[in-house]
Amino acid sequence: MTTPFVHRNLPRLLLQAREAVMAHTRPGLREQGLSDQQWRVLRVLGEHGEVETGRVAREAFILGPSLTGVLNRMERDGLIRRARDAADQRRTVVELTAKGLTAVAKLSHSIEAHYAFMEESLGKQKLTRLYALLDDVIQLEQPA
Amino acid sequence: MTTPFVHRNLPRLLLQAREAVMAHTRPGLREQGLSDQQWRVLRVLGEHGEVETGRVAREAFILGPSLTGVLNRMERDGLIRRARDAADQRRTVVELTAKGLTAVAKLSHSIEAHYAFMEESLGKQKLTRLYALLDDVIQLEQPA
DNA sequence: GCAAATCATTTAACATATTAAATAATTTCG
DNA sequence: CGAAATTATTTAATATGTTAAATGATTTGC
Repeated sequence: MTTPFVHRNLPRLLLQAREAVMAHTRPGLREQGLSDQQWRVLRVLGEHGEVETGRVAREAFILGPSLTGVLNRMERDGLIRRARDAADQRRTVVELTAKGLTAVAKLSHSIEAHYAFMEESLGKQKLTRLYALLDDVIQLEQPA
Repeated sequence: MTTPFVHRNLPRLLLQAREAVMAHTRPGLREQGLSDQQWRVLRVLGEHGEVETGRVAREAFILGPSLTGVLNRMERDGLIRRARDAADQRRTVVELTAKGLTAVAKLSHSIEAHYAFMEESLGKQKLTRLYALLDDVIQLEQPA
């Protein structure tokens, strides 16, 4: 009763690797009362300042409808501020509050430390090669 | 207002790569009325026959409480059968129905075809190297 | 200029994720 | 043997994911 799967399970491997990395980061996030998704949003805002929600969704890899709820709770918790875009009233722009900024600063340190650890234990080269291969896989499917 | 992120975002890269691969598979799943999670369960059962839910959870990478609901819906849809383990009444064992088996058979073909495509376009070596690097990352954190 | 098409976001309905606590069966040990 | 500790799963509560449809604002074309 075996089925014809002759290859490794790539999506599962990617999921598992992601979980392995996040296992390191998650405790720190939870200490700050953050979900994975909220952290992804914080990080995008930390990198770019004021951003339209559409871009947040793209860069944080969160679908629009999910993002609505995530931002509601982040606003409720005082991490972000929302406002309509003056130029195009269809758009909503988001930005960090002081509290959100503090959270990003705190966490970015320990995350960078984790990369340092991975570079040492795995090797900087391997990590670079992994990035490149992942880029390749991503490019493979994307319609330009 | 830039933040101190000097490395690539590895969890995001892994997520993105996974999405890229699944973008190929998902339409086929949805045609069969399957969610990503249901497919992971089906695949585990296809590989191992009758399996306890604990093992399903581990291998399909679904947490226990989520799995309860997933299995409920799969049972409702006639894809699986559940029963108490005779030897240990704490355990529940799950197995495919004929309908579930058919779904696995149908999808496994197109998925294997996708691997063939990736091996050709990306290169078999690169794919093998990617598997190895992902294994390394996973090993890195796992407590044995 | 204004109706139709387009674009950005939200609402709605259901499925899944996460954490803690509860339930139920089994094992361990005094 | 029987109470306590352990193991397997489910329930509960809240957050997030997914898809389709609705809402609101902007642009296009006539």
